[in-house]
Amino acid sequence: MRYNARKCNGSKSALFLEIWVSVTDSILSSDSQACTSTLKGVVTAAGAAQMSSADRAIAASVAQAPPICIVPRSVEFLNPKTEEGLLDIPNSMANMQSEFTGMKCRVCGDSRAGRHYGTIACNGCKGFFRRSIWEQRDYVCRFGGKCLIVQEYRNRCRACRLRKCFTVGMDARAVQSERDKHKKNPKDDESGSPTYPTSATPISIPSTSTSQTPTTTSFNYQNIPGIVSRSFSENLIMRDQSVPPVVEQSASHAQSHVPLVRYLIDLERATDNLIDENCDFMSMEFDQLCRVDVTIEAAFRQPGVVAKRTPVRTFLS
Amino acid sequence: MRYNARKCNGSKSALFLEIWVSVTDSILSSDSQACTSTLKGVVTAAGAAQMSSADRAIAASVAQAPPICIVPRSVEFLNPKTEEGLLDIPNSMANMQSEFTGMKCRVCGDSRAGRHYGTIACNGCKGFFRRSIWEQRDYVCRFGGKCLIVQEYRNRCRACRLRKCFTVGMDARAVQSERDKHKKNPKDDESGSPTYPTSATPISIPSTSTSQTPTTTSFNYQNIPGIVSRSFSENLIMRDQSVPPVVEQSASHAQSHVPLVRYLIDLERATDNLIDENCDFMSMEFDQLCRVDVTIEAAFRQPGVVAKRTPVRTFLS
DNA sequence: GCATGTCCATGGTTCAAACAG
DNA sequence: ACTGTTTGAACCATGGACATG
Ligand SMILES: [Zn+2]
Ligand SMILES: [Zn+2]
Ligand SMILES: [Zn+2]
Ligand SMILES: [Zn+2]
Repeated sequence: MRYNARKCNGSKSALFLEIWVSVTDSILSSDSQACTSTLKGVVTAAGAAQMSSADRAIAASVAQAPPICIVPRSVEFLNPKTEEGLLDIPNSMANMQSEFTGMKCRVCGDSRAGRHYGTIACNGCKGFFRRSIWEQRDYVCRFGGKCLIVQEYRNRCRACRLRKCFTVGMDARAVQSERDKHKKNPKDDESGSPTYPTSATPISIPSTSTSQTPTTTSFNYQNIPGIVSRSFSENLIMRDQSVPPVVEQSASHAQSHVPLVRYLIDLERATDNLIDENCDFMSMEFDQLCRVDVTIEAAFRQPGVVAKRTPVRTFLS
Repeated sequence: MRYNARKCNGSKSALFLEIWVSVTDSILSSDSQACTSTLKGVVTAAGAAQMSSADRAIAASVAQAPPICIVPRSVEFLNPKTEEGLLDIPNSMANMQSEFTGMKCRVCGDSRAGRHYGTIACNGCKGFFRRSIWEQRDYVCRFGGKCLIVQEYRNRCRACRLRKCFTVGMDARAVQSERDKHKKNPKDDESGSPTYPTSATPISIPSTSTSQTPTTTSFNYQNIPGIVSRSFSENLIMRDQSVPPVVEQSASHAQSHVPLVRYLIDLERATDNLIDENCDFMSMEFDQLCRVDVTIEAAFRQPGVVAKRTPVRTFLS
C-alpha cells in the first residue's frame, strides 16, 4: 500500500491526500465494476458517475444522512486476474495486430488496442486511465455528461472518457504503483538528492516502511498536525458508532479538508469494526485476497489490495 | 444539442457560428479522422495543399462536379508521425536547445524552434498555425502577397505567414482537435447556467447573438443580407436534389463569398437529405450522437455534435 | 509473450501582455 | 481610454515506443 500524492506536472503543485472510504462492495457481486462512492457533486477518478442506482443510493445515504448507519454487509474481494469481463476477449488473437483482429478500444474505438486493465483499450486510454487513477483526477463534464467518446475526439471531455473507461470495465485495481524510474544517466547517488523532480512522477507517496526521503513531489502527511499521523491506522480505536455529520463543502477551499478528514477517520473506525459473516477467513482464497503480508499501515494507504474502496480526497490547496 | 458558442480565452468573448459542410462520414464508421475539403483555387487554413491525393480527389469532386454525389465512406486516418517531411530533421539534436543545434524556425527563423506540425517551427508559428487551422482563418495580404517572414516582423502579415507555414511543410492534419480544458480555479460557481456557453468549439465564425464587432478576420454572417440569417437553419427546405455549380473564384476578393455561401446553402440542403444506411438510428450510440436535446439552430451551429462533418468556410476580406 | 510501468517528443492549454479598432 | 483580439512563453497532458517482471 502506499499513499499517493503527486505533484502535478510542473510547478503548479497541488498535493493530495488520498483517503479511502470503504463503503460498499457486496462480495458476490457479479459485475466487475468497481464499486465507488463519492461525495455529493464530486466526480472522481473512481468513476462515481458509473455507479449503479443501488450504489448511488448507498453512497448518497453515506454522504448525506449523518449520522451514518453502517450496515454490515459482505465485502467484495475480486481477483483482478479472473474478472469475467475479459473472458470474452479472444485470446487466440492476442498475438496478432489488433488492426487485423478487429479488436477495438472499448473506450474510444481506436483500432490499435490490446488488453489493458481488464478490458480492451488503446494506448491512449490505457495511459489516461492510469494517470487518472494515480492522480485521482477530478473531471467535470462541461457538456452535460453524455459525451460520446470516439477516437479522434477522445480528449475533448476527460470526465466522460474516464466514465467510459469504467463503463467498459477498466479496473482501477489493475493499476499498479509506480516503479523505479529508468535512469538514463546513471550518475546519481541516490542519497541526498530528491530524485525525480521530473514530470513523470506519479502519485505514489513514499511508504514509511521503506522510503526515507520523501521528495518534494510527495505529500508528507505527517506535516498535517492532528489530522493523520504516521501510526494513524494502528491507533484507530472504535470509540462509538456515531459518525460526525458530513460537512457540505465545495472541495475547493483549502481548509475544508479538516472536517472531512475527521469524518473519514471516524468512518474508517466504524468500517474497520465490521465483520463479514459470510466470509471464510480460513480459506485459501481469503488468505490470498487478504495479502496479509502487508502491514495495517500499508493497508490503510492502499486499501485496494485488501478490499474495494473508493478513493476520496481532500484538497490541500 | 448544445450550441457551441465559445468564448475565446478568458475575457475575450466572441461567439462563433460554425458552418460545416457535411460531406462524408458514416456515423458509425470505424475510422475517425475528419477529412477536409476545399474549393478549387482557394488556399485556406485547412491546408488544402496538405491533403493527400485521395482527399484531394474527393474534395475536388465535391467542389467541382455538381450535382454532388456524396458517398458515405470511411475516412482515413493519417498518422502524423509518418510524414516524410520530418525525416530530414535531426532527431539526435532534439533534446538539445535549439539555439545550440542551429535549428531555426522554418517560417520565421526564430532560433528557439522545435518540431511542430511536420516541420521545425517556433512557439509563435506553432500557435499561429494551430489557431489559423482551428478557426479556418482567411487572411489577405495587403502588400501584394510577397512579404518576407522574419522573426521580428512575423506578425506584420498573417496571410504571408500562414502561406509560409504551408510552404515549409506544416501539416494541417497534425493539428488535432481541441481538448478538454484544464481546471484552473475550482472556485467558480457555474450553477447559474446549465447551458454551456463556454465550450470546445474549433473552427468557428462569430455568431449573431453576441459578437457585435466582428474583426477583419471574423465573419459576421448577419452582415450579409439575404445570405444567412439567424433562423437560417430552421428555414432550410429541401427543394430539389440539384446543387448549383461551383463558382470559380479567387477567394481573395471581398465579395467573392456571396456565391460561395449560396453554394454552401444548397450543399447543406443536399447533404441533409442523405442517410447513412449503415447507421442504426435507434441505437443508443446514435442517440448519444444525436443529442436531440439541442435545437436545430444549435445543430446547425455545431453539426459536429450530430454527425461528422467537414468544416468549410466562407471567405471575407 | 504479455501486461504492467516509464520515457519523452509533441500535441494542446493558459493567460499576461501586446496589439488593433 | 477603452474593449475585445491575438500573440507566444510557460505549462500541462497525451500516447507511441520502450523497459521491466
Ligand atoms: Zn481508446
Ligand atoms: Zn462530457
Ligand atoms: Zn516562427
Ligand atoms: Zn503579405
